Amino acid sequence: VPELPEVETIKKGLSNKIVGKKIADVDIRVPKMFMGNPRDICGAKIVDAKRVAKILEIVLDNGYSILIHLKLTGQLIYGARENSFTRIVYTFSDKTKLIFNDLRKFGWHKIVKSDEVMKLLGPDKYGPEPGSKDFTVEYLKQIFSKTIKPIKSVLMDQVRISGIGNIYANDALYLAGILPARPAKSLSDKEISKLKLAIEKVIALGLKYGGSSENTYVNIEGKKGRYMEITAVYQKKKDPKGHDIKKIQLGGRGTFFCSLCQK
DNA sequence: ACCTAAACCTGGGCGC
DNA sequence: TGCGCCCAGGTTTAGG
Repeated sequence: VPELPEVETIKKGLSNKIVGKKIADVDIRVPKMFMGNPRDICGAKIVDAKRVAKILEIVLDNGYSILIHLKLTGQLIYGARENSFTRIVYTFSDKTKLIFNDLRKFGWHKIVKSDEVMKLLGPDKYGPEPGSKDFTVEYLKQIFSKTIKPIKSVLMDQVRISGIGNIYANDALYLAGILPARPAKSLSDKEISKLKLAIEKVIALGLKYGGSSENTYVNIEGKKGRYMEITAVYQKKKDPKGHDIKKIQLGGRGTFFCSLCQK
């Protein structure tokens, strides 16, 4: 599933492949997945590719931006052949194409005015992301102390912290030795420091390995990431030490942990 | 105001 | 072999 490392990998791919190109046509196969008037972007040139949390922003030279959320099964592939899951196709003036595939049709594209993006995706909607200057131990202490929700749910709450989904939340908690169901309030200062480092480590590893493709994620060239080759617990039966991994439901999501390594 | 559950979708895997 | 049920999880919305 696309989380910070996966979406960031695609953002880099967009920067390399489509910045500088002019949009000639947009073919929308599933209308509900595309919000806005395609005429507002046809003829415009792409000047930048950005990312806020798990959302991509393609900045155009006419004052508009295209926001894209991949949700669970979205794929953005440049120069690929279409398949039965192709939902939206961008054709550029040089006849090359950017294909959006999405098996489950949860993803969306939305045309917005570029100067309204900060309002839509501002800090009040998306908290600091791992690696940013505001992602500090002090900040984590502050948000954790206010809730008894399971720590895993807090890590995945985009309002408090942005970019973390199920894969990296499970792995970070394993590395930090903290049980996913622990009330956020119950974490000691030492555990919070350890968890911060663990989060930054798994996100960095995700980026290094080009994301996780346990499901449908692929990069801009249609190639899979390799993070799941090194994932600690997510969708595993055994942890790196050979211990059995338990699976429970937390906040309606599959949650993986080792009861020996995590307290 | 708070939290939980359901909804959005579809293919793959599993059980019978 | 085949049918049908259940599961996967980011985010929003509805309900309690």
